[in-house]
Amino acid sequence: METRIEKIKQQLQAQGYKLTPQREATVRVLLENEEDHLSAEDVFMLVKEIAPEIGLATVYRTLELLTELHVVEKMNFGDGVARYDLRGDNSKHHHHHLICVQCGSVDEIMEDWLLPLEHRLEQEYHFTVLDHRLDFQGICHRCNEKNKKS
Amino acid sequence: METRIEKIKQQLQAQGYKLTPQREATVRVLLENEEDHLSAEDVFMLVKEIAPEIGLATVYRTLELLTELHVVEKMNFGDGVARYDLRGDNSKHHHHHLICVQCGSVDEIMEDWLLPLEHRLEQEYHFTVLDHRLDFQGICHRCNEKNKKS
DNA sequence: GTGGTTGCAAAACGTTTGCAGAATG
DNA sequence: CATTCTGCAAACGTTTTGCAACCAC
Repeated sequence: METRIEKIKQQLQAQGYKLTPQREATVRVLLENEEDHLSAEDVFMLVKEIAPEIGLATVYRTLELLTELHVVEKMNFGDGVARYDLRGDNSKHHHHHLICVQCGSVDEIMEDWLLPLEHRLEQEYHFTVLDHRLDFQGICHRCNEKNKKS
Repeated sequence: METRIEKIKQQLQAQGYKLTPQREATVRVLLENEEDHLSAEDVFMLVKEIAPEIGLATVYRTLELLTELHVVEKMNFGDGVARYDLRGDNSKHHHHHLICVQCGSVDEIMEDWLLPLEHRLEQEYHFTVLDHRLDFQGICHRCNEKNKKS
């Protein structure tokens, strides 16, 4: 945990940026909620518990900065808010989401199932794949269970 | 073309809605630009050429209505605007996009490559798939060609 | 002291809504 | 004639920006 913050600090400094207390607090919130997909407002409210004087604009600016550095990933599930996720250590982050249309939960699958498809894209469509994104909408296992009972 | 409008008219009327001139103009714009992924503002500007007195709110309301009827599909590429696509006649529309990070173009692949994956999801994760979405970010064949020359 | 950084407030953005009037069947 | 539908303007929620003050090296 501390080592990950240290690493992010180095990434910032390598580009001439500083790890200010506000930025550190923001990163800590992201680390502590790595499983979730927090909106900027979510992050803001959580950061406020650590650093009550922080402004919403700073959170936005920090999240934007971290996105540029590929420390977090900005994503969009179609409700009007951007959501932010800490990226793993592997340079390429594969984000496969299971979005439940019943309870709204978003689970992640970590496997990468798309490599053979990316090969076909390169060969048949001459498209150079840099990243991808795969979302499934449906009913999650929890709701499936719940529905069975009723 | 006319038959597709006729069909949409029937779908509207089946739910008690009317195909007003404004709605028809909006549908025509979508039909004429079936290849593109137009934003509401794009549609608005194009509709204005046919029906100059139309208001932006009407375009939004029409697009929302058509989305409810599954005549168009609303989607989101992460820039802050919703984009709208006419749906094909097949009930399930599979939207695989090749998004070029260099020129911003969005191409579509029509094939459905994900059926085996959906099977695994059902069996290993007990997730019932209703729909999915697959986007690739990368360099399109046109830009690849262009880059080769320079 | 120079340059990045902050909080605040105001502005901008895409989108939605309230309303009175017009059009439709 | 009841209902749906429209255009306009205002409101909305999220995000961005301008700015003066602030802090770190």
